[in-house]
Amino acid sequence: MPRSARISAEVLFRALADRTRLRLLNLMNGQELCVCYFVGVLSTNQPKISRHLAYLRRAGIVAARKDGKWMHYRIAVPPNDAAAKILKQTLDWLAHDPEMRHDLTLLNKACCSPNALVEIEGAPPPIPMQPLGAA
Amino acid sequence: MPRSARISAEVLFRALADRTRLRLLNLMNGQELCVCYFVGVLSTNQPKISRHLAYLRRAGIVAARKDGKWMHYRIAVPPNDAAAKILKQTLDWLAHDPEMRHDLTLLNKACCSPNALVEIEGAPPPIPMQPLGAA
DNA sequence: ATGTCATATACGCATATGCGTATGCGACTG
DNA sequence: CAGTCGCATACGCATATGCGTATATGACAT
Repeated sequence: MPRSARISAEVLFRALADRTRLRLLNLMNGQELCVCYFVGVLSTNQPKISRHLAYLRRAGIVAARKDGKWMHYRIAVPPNDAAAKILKQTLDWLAHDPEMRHDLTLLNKACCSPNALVEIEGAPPPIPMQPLGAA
Repeated sequence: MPRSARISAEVLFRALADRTRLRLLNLMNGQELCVCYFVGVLSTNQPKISRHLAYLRRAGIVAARKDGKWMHYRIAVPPNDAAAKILKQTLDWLAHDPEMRHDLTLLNKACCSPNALVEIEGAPPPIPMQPLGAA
């Protein structure tokens, strides 16, 4: 029994058909993050982020882990190879997009620089993961 | 100057995020077809087909050719490799879907069987093409 | 217990999407 | 040149989607 059901093409593509969700996936490529990082990097309101993360989770391409008051989100590799391959290639594609690269730069600053984003003071740091797409 | 502009991830995924459009793309994988074939195989109304074909065309993943009163549609390989790769893998994926296979069976019957679909009597036959996905 | 923090969800709104029906339009036919 | 054929588009409608604001929930701190 697979941990999650096969993902249909329509469900996958609908999940990928939104810029905000693509940005979230790009940030999760290589690390598990809690919500406040997404809010900080995309500099938007928190409910918007939570809604899109919930969407990705329902679609089956993102998984969540509770940790005290924090929720950590990570990419969940789809059980069907076709969907997994497309997701991987999508992440590779995004890695060439300037805005996506900039998002990753901001994420890096948020963790490591002396002047971290205000939103994430005291938040648990990102947890590195095996990236699905290009690191 | 490229024949068509690069396709953005959102535009591509939005185009792929609809079952009807996926069925149309699947039918075009390997041949150029005129509208009446799509109408016959999907057994739906013609404006619905035309609208979805126009959508795919605007998205840049389908091209059209006028031939008298007929319009022939075919898959247009996106100029950016990332988009082309995803489109190809999508077509490969669809080739495993039962409904998609059934559609191709119907298309084959429509052309070759003695009892062709009524919709396509007198229509120009499909024109074989190099398939982008699995043939 | 009370407050605060991180996150999720409810709500109302504006816009987008997909659909069927009706109609427009160019191309061929008699 | 009137009719028909293949296709595209306009229109009205129902539903879906994404958004910001407000509020609920659950965990931790005091």
